Parts: sequence; C-alpha cells; structure tokens
Amino acid sequence: MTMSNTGGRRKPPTIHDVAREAGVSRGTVSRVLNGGHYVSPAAQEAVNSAIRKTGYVVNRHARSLITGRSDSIGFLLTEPQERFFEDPNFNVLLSSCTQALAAHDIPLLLMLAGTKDERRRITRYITAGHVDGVLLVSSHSGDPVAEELREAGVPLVQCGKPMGSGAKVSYVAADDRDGARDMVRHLLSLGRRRIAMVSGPLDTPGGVDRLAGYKEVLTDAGIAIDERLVVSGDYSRASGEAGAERLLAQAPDLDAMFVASDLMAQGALAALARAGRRVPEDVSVGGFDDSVAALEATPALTTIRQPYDRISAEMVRVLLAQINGEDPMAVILPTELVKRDST
Amino acid sequence: MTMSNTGGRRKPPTIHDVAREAGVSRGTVSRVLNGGHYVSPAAQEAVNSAIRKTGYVVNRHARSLITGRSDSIGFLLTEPQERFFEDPNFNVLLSSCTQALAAHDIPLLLMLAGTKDERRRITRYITAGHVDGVLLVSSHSGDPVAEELREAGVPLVQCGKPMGSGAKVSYVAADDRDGARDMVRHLLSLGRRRIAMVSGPLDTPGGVDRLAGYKEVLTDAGIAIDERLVVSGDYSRASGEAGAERLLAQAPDLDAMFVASDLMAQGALAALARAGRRVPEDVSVGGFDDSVAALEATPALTTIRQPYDRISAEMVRVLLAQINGEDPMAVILPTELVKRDST
DNA sequence: CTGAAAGCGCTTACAG
DNA sequence: CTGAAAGCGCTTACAG
Repeated sequence: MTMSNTGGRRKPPTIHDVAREAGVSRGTVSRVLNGGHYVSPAAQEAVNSAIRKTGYVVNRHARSLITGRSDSIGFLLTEPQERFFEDPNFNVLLSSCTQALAAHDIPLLLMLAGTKDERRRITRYITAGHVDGVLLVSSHSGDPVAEELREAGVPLVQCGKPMGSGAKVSYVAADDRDGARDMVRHLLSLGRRRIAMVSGPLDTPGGVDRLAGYKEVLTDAGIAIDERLVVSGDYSRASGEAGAERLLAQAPDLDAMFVASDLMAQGALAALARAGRRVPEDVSVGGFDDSVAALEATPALTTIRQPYDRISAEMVRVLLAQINGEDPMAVILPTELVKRDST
Repeated sequence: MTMSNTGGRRKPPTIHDVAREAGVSRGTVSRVLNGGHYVSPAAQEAVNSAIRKTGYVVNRHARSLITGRSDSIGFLLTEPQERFFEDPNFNVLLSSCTQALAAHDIPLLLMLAGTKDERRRITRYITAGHVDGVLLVSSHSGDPVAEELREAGVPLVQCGKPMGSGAKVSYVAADDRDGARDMVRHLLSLGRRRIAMVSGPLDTPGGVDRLAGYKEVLTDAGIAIDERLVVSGDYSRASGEAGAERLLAQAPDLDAMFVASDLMAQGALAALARAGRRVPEDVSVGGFDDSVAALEATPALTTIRQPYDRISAEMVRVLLAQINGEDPMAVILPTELVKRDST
C-alpha cells in the first residue's frame, strides 16, 4: 500500500481492484457502474464503498472501446476564428456548453477548423468516431463540413438556423425576427419615425430575419421602407461604424438606428459621437444580443437579449437526445427587450 | 461491401481490415502506424496504400488502453469564468493553444472549474489519467488545484508566473517587469513627470511585477514615488474606470497614466473623457497586453504587447516535453512597446 | 524484418 | 441477482 511515489503517476485502481475489495465479480462492479440494474442492495453497497475506498475512476478508453462511444462531444468552429473570438457571444456560448456538458460528466473537445486543411483533418477525426456528436457553430450557408458530417450520420446540432437546404438538421436559435420586431416597435413607441437599420450579413439567417422583422413592423405601422435607411455589416465593430457613417450620409434626418449586434452598435455609437449626434436625445440606438458589449457601450445599450445560456443548454439537450437515437429537431427560443440608456 | 447506410454510422475499418488489404499481419500494420521502424519498404508501402484505400483512422481508445496515454491535453481554468471570458487575451490564448496542439494532432479538452465542486470533479478526472497533461490558466496564488495536480505527478504548465511557493512548476510568461519599464520610459521620454499607475491585483505576479517596473524606472530617473499616484484594479474594465477616477481625485495634476491592462485602460479612458481631460494632449495613457481592447479604444492605445501566440506555442512545447519525461522549466518571453494614439 | 499471441480495462450476453 | 467468459481494437515483447 505504501508505494513510493517519486513524482511519477501511480497506476490507478481498476475494476478488478474494486471487485476484490468488495468481494464480488468484475461483472457486478460493472453493473453498478452502469446504473445498478440487477444488483442486490447488499452488493450495491459493498461496491460503492469499495469505489470510495480505492478512489476508483472508470477508464474511459476501455469503456469506449467496447461501447463504441467516446463519451465526449466536439465543439466545432468552421470559420475563421477571429470572427468568433472577437464576438463576446461566442465566449458565453462556449462556456455554457462546457458547463451544460459537465453536468452530464461529458468532456468537451474544442475544435477549430478555420482552414481547408484543418477542416479535412477534423472531419476525418470526427467521422472516425472520436466524438459522439458535434455542436457546430457556423453561420454561413453552404458549410461543407456540416454537410459531410450530416451525410456521415454524425449527430449534430447547429447554433442558429442553417441557411442552406431544408435538410433535416437540428438547430437551436433565438427568434431573430421577433426580437427585431420588438426593437422596432419600441423605437416607434418612443416617437421615432426615421428608423434606420444596420443589418447583419444577408447570407446569414440572423441577417435576413432581423431585417425582415424590421420591415414588417414598419410596414404594419404604415411607414414605407426607405432603402437609404438600410445598410448591412458583418457583425464586427468596424462594420457597424462604417455602416452608421453611410447611413448618416444617405439619410441625415434619421432619428433612430437599429443595429443588428451590440458590437456593431458600439461602432455606430462612435460614428454618431463623431458626427455630433447625441444618443439618445437626437438618435435612439438599439442593439441586438445583450452581450457584454451592450454594457460596455456609452451610453449603455438598449438591446434584444438572446438567451445564450438557454441556447447552450438546449443545444446540449438536443444533441444528447440525438445521440440516443432521437430524430433531429429545431428549437426556437424567445428574445427579450432590455431597455437601457441608448433609447 | 455495399452496406446499406441508412443514415447510421458505418463501422469504421480496423487495423485488421488494413492488414488483410495489405496482405500483412496486424503487428506489421501497427509498426508502420507507430513510426515504421523494423518494417521493409515493401510492407510499408503496401500498408500505406491499404490505409488510404480503406480510409483507416486509428481507434484512439484501443491505443490509449494499451499505451496508458490519452493523447489529449486539458486546458484548465480554475477561476470564475467571467474574468477570463471578459478578457480578450484569454481568447487568443485558448485559440492559439488549440492550434499549436492541432499541429501535433492532439485534441484539447476545455475544462472549466469555477466552483469548488467542479474543481474536485475535474481534479479527479485528470488524475485518473484522462488527459496526459494540463495547460493551466490561473493567476492567483495558492491555487489548490495546481498543487494537487503537481503532487499527483500530472504534467502541468501554467500561463504566467505562479505566485506561490517556489515549487518546481513549469510556466510561460511575458516579462512583465521589463514591459512596465519600457512603458514608463516611453512616458518619461514624452516629457511626462506626474505619471500615475493603475496596477493589477497585488496578489498576482502581473500585478506585482508591472508595479515594480514602474517604480524602478521612476526611481532611476530621480523621481520620488508618490503613493497618491498608485492605485490597483482587478483587470476588469470597471475597475480601470474606478481607479482612474480615484487617481484624478487624489492627484489632479497627473499628466500620464500607465494602466496595467488594455481593458482597464478602456475604463480609464472613459473616466478621463468624463473629467474633460484630453488624451493624449492633457494626459498620456499607456495600456498593457495589446489585446483587441487596445484597438477598440478611442484613441487607440499605446500599449505593451504580450506575445500570446508565442506564449501558447511555448506552453504546448514545454508541456509536451514534460509529458515525455523532461523536467519542468520556466520560459520568459520579451514584450514590445506598441505606439498608437493615446500617448 | 515479420507473425502469433498476450493483454490493456472494461461491458455484455450467457448460463445459472 | 451473479459469476465466468468472450471480445472491443490496438501495441508490444517474443520468437523466429
């Protein structure tokens, strides 16, 4: 028992050690490990106390070898990383997915596949069965990785509605269109009538749907859509700044701006400040996301909250269900208007 | 061969399939997989082409079961996550570590252990051998996890100099003290004489060392240290704002601020703007990190660049060496002054 | 240089 | 409810 442990790693106890300690067979130990079905209370008890005593932790490799499952999940980013890492939403998503999985004792493998080469390597790794399923963060349409994984039958859930074909892919998304509607209605309720919009990229669902919500509410209010009031950015801060500048040039009489992400709204705020427009006195500004960027902005941004904690939890739930044989499904979560100082 | 693949996952080829295809034994296949020693060129060739043909990918679980290695690395965060996720440096670190490991075909497991419970669970997981080594991001002194892992003999490298005991732990860090010296010298060269500092937390090495560099240069320049010119924050934006406000109250005649992180400097900039001080005309402001926060700031921040790409690469290199039996080592990387518009 | 064989630590029918 | 046994896919001495 008194093993000389000179810095090296001890050999961990195996199921065999537990069985000996508990006075049962390895099969019985395995049974209590896997749910305790068909095990007598006495054996159950003996095994549990032996596990505590030995400090036994299951060897996942041995288990995976036989079950054919890896008991791990991949978190895959298939686009240039800068975009995601710049975006505060990404952090929230990554950390809450990690936590949701931790609750199931499932480790998360982070996979970055920004280049073609990396995508090939990682697709191979995944299809070889090294993870049981994939949480995919990729907004653009026609992502080849998503398609390949789907064809290979890898359980998959996307964050955000996929643009592409109506293929049966699971996804979890906030209700972009409804969020946009809420924001524009709020702006209208403030008496604003020349409401501009900086949308997201129009090859992403968030870009398209938020713009659609904007147009819908204005039209319903009897306000004609003025194309000079609409520009689009790429969700980066810089593009929000450029977009706002363009709007100020095209439509100097604007009295509100709905910007499709908080980060872009930060940029818009900078452009407005430079142009000498006061926020919210002269121009009301609404963002989208309710990320830390909304609070960091000056003034603090009125925005549409995307429930990223719930999104992550649902992504994990849907993926786990799919791994267990359930069919794909889409989950749409409601957003919420958060009023702060910019409107 | 024409297996009906109704959406399910095909059973991947095994070493046995490759052996049959190549007309050799499984042992020989394994040998070429593991470096090709003691294999004839002909066999080598046959096996490689069989691998291509079958699309074989090694089953890591089977391999790990026998080698006793997991062929994966953990990236462990032992503090409340908000801190790290708010900090843009963290993203850079995480993504470049992932990439550095990908080059070795080693997957990275993300591990968040913000609470005591999680720390216990994860320590257990790690010491059970589920990862071969750990990249640890934890700045505070006396982190119990670091200590436990070290005692268990788990290969470990920390990001940043550990505060605690002079224990033999590997770490990789930027030269904080030297970076601080460069910044303060730069401020002096601009003619500034009432240079204030917002330091980091004084229970972190970055907090202590950057402050030491500041004091050293001033003293060398024959300027007495004025304690009213020194406050400390916790690296958050808010604490930078609060710190700058305190400085302005305590020492209204200050003509420069050296702020120990770009994020805090953003906050300081906001406080200065509110106080009506122009940057850099009235007050020169220097940051630290050269994170995206430096570029997002208005005006763009003069700062000290921490080479996070190199830091990550070195962390991975040192960890891999340690896994292969090498002794721990510390690596200190030089910083660089980046001049922008705030000084 | 190469094949046959043992064994890594676990799970799971199969008998009882 | 429980034990004995087979087998998951690989690596590695061991003979040749």
